[in-house]
Amino acid sequence: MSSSTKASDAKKAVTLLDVATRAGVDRSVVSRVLSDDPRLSIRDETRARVLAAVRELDYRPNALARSLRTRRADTYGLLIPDFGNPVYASIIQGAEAAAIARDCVLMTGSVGAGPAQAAHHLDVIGRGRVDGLLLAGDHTAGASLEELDRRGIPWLLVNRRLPRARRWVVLDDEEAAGLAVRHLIGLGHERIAHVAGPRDADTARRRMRGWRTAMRAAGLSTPASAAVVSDYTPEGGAAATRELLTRRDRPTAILVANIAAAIGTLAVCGELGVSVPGELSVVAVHDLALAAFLRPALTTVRTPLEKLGERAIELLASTAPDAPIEEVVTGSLELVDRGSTAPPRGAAA
Amino acid sequence: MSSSTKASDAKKAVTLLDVATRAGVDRSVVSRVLSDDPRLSIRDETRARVLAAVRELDYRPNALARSLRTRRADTYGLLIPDFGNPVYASIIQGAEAAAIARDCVLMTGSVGAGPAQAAHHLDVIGRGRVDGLLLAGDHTAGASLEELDRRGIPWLLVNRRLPRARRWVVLDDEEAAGLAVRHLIGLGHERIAHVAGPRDADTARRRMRGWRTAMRAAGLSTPASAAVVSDYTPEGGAAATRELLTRRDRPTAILVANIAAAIGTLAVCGELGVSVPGELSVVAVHDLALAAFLRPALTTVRTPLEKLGERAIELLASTAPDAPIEEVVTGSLELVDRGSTAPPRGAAA
DNA sequence: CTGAAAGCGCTTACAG
DNA sequence: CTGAAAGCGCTTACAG
Repeated sequence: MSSSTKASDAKKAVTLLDVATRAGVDRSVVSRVLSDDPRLSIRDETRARVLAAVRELDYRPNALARSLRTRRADTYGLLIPDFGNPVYASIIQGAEAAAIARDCVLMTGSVGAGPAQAAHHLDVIGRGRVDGLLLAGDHTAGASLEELDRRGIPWLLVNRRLPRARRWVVLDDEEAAGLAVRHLIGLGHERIAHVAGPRDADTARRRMRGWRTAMRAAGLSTPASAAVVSDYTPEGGAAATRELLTRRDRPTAILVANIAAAIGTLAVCGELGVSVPGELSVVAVHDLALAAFLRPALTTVRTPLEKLGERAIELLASTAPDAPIEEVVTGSLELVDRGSTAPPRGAAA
Repeated sequence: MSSSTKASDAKKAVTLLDVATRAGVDRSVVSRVLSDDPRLSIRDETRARVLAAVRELDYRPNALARSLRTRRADTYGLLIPDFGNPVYASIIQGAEAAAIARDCVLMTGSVGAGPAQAAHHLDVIGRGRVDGLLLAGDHTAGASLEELDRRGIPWLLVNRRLPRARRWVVLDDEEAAGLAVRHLIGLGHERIAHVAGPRDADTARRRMRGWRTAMRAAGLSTPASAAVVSDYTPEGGAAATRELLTRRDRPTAILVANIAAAIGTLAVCGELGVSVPGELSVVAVHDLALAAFLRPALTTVRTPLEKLGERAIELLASTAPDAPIEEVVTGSLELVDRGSTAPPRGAAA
């Protein structure tokens, strides 16, 4: 296995010249055969010889040399807040698949460990290693965008928008929230509270709007006190839920803006002895396999996160660097009813 | 922002020649100044001129050109089963930090989407893009190792061993399991079952051994029926737990080999009305923030997963490609008692 | 139908 | 103290 015949035999990679020599042609011929150059006319016999040599030597073109010459790295970058966040895991998977489909490579970095780590990623990216960069989530300091523009590196915001940056792709967060609210209204709820996302998060604003719009469409009120800000963590969801449940006019249902926060909501309900869904219905945005194993199993709105990642790569790869991109990935929203929602107590059957 | 002055001005990157011209020296001088070449003697004044030009032009050396010349990609690869698995999320974070500390880049790919995706990653890696490859988890078909050896690419197994591959770094899985078992024994349990990992998983075997060894050390028996195989998912943990709980000689405690599986264990207990920890104590290997928000909050053994990722990069970077590496990352194991474990019912206080 | 040459942007041994 | 040259492994316009 790892025991080579000699410690000294650092394997030299097979090069174009090796293949050419073996096939008895020039390097340029091998290159053009492999890239299917349409302007190359070559005898079938010669081509066969070339391909045989390629196969026999198991030749792979050196990606670095090729990139240096073609000025394309065939690599895309993806910056995320944190690998531990399952929402971004799905986005990565979609982006990875799309990159592979284009014969490219995806380089994913996280900035969770702080600004030094973010700076490192930005620095690396300035060295010609990527053809474009996806910026997913709420970590993108404005400065980076200017720097990327200065260096001529195309970028695209994913799952967030910025007023001054007209290149983004997002989910239909408003509709996702609306779908959840209409489900609750359909069950007979009227006092539907909202555990919202962070104040500066674009997704949070859009889900909040979806909640408000759906409520108003049904003639229900959305007092400021019915929405409590939280971050997208169990801790945050727990604190926000605790606040909602200690109010006088307790809601009969809660829309939680994010599934991680909803885990905190369920925990607090258990702790306070509030039965779900008996006394309180709970529904969250984003679906995870985990949701089926919470107690009670959590009703969610499934969102096309993988599709978001895929689409982001496609847009980045196929659009001029200075063209505006403002796309909402639609469809595929689905309410997954797992039993944490039910008609409010005392509702007419 | 993304609106350039002209659509046509594809930004040309600043090159070594640009800097040299501006500073009035040769390219090679700039290169040696930037790399702190000790064999370069240069007038302070000239050096200052060079550095000024670098700064004014905001020059970054092209990583591809440098790598082509130096034959080092300054990049490490990491292959994981699945981005959705939080255990691997921690490993990635550790590896990313260690790579950055060495001024390198980490390229992480998953093979979850099937053999075609694995093949793509292997193919890419054969093209000179990485200086070494970490293979984390149970997806590494034997064939890849031979192929990597043939191409002279150093590799290292992470969180798994293979009999014929003497290059691996793992956690102290045996001790982690033992720690959990001794905690349960200390509480007074004697019938301690084990929801084990998959039969072919190396981590599963070692945790199983840790369970068995700790039991025997306390004079307790470990009949085959006390261990049920499961995969590392809530579904698997649920099925295995269901099986254990329907037996005649029901255990009073369960050690679950993996925290994801333990989520399934808790769900089944809730469903069957088995009170935790009243009737059954549950403890799992690996810790996640989530554990504090399960009902009941889950007692776990915290493992140094980030350290595992860090150490893997260090070993890969600093060890000869054909030297054996057999390292167990020790220390940092800690029992996190959150209340899903308690003395067995009827135990002497 | 195929070959020779230039050049992508670096680094490094060698000259002067 | 600094410059000129070679070369890493490719691709591509040009020659013949």
